Amino acid sequence: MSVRRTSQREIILQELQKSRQHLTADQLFRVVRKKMPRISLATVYRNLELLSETGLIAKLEVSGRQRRFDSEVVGHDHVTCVQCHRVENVFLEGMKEDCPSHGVVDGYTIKGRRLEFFGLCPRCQKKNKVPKGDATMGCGCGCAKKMLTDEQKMVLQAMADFHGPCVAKDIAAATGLEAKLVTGKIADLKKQGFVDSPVRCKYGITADGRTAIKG
Amino acid sequence: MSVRRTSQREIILQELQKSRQHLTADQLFRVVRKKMPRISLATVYRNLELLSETGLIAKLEVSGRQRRFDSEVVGHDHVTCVQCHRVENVFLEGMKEDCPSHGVVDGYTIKGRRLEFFGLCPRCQKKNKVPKGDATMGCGCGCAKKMLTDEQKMVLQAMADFHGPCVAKDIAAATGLEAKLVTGKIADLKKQGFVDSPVRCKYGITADGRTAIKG
DNA sequence: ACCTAACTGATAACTATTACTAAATCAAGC
DNA sequence: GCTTGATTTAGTAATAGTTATCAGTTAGGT
Ligand SMILES: [Mn+2]
Ligand SMILES: [Mn+2]
Ligand SMILES: [Zn+2]
Ligand SMILES: [Zn+2]
Repeated sequence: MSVRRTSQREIILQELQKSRQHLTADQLFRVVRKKMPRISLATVYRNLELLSETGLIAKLEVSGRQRRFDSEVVGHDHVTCVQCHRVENVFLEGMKEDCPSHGVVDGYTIKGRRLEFFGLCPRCQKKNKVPKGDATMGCGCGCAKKMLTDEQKMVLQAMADFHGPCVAKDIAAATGLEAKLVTGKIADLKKQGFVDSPVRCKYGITADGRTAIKG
Repeated sequence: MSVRRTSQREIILQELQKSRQHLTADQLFRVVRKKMPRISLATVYRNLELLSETGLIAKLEVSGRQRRFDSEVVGHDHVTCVQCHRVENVFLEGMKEDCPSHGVVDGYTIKGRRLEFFGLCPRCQKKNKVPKGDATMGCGCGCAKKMLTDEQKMVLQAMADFHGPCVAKDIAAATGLEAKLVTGKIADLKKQGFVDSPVRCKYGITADGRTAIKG
């Protein structure tokens, strides 16, 4: 029998193709769950693996800790924005000879290559030029900015009151919230650009964050 | 005060430079521990991070799940052997223009690039040509082949008796060994090429494996 | 309709890395 | 040389992402 056709597999492939992006398993899970609320994250992983084995999609090893998946399987390269971490396609012409994906390099029989560029995407370049003001509008990089919950506001406020970088437990102490919960909130706020981490383990409120709690 | 000079840091840097390889934190930990048995893995991680921040070494993001570190910091690229996973340097001439590490690509301001080739190293090419026979000699890729322990032999034998791919608990049942221990043994044997995994979760003995238990 | 290998959701386990803590250590200033 | 305090350490817990396991479900060939 080998490979079966299941509704889970179909939706996973369909949604990855529809997105036209380079999604992580987790991101795709969140998308697929809207259509199929009882699907498991393990199923998403299992099928992404299987689909890439059969060549319908491509596993993408880009920098960062999360693997991404690509519905575009013909050979191309990628560029990662160092600020918003968006991954986009790069099609380089006339590079095949100079930067070969097959052939021999230093005695190795080359079967493939991976080329990844790092830089600032046009959106982030533009955003960095905006001196101040409508920071709450977001970075324009597709990361939809949601309303802040009361707890998120509490965390941000505590961070604003705290002068200098602080660790999660400082915020837990200041807000009275559970430390574990605070860690999660900080991660969310960091994704939204309201918090950054100047040093590992230490967090601080950003200009965007200050604007957000003022409004 | 900022950065201090500690014996741990010195040895870590020294051993990475001496190795002239692209070691993982764990590999380096094992090397360093020979000179400083009480050092902690966390210390190795911390110092590799710090040394790469100060520019004395380079963090290397190659494929595979483990990060590697490079004592060679001047710009160069890498080639990974798909069989033995060895990482070696590649210095490509005349590529800087065609395959730029700075400049503009599709509107992005490029700050860097990563180029990684995949292929078979000369050692593995040679090994693959050997038709049969001295498979127990190893792949010659530096992964020293050790003697098999009695438990490892038990696992291999059980796998040989078991026709077709089996899961870890099949082996546990057949050998009477603890399932957890069996999982570990299988992982080891797989690294040594005596076991492979045709399907996820399922394992089978390889030709090399059969030779190993005959001897 | 029946059968069974393939698949699923749920959850545990695993691996690589990072965070935390109390104790130890380095080096600047006396 | 001694004091002092910021850094660093060993040990360990916690985390994130992924993979393994398992009991029950389903696709699809007969
Ligand atoms: Mn792509
Ligand atoms: Mn190198
Ligand atoms: Zn961006
Ligand atoms: Zn090799």
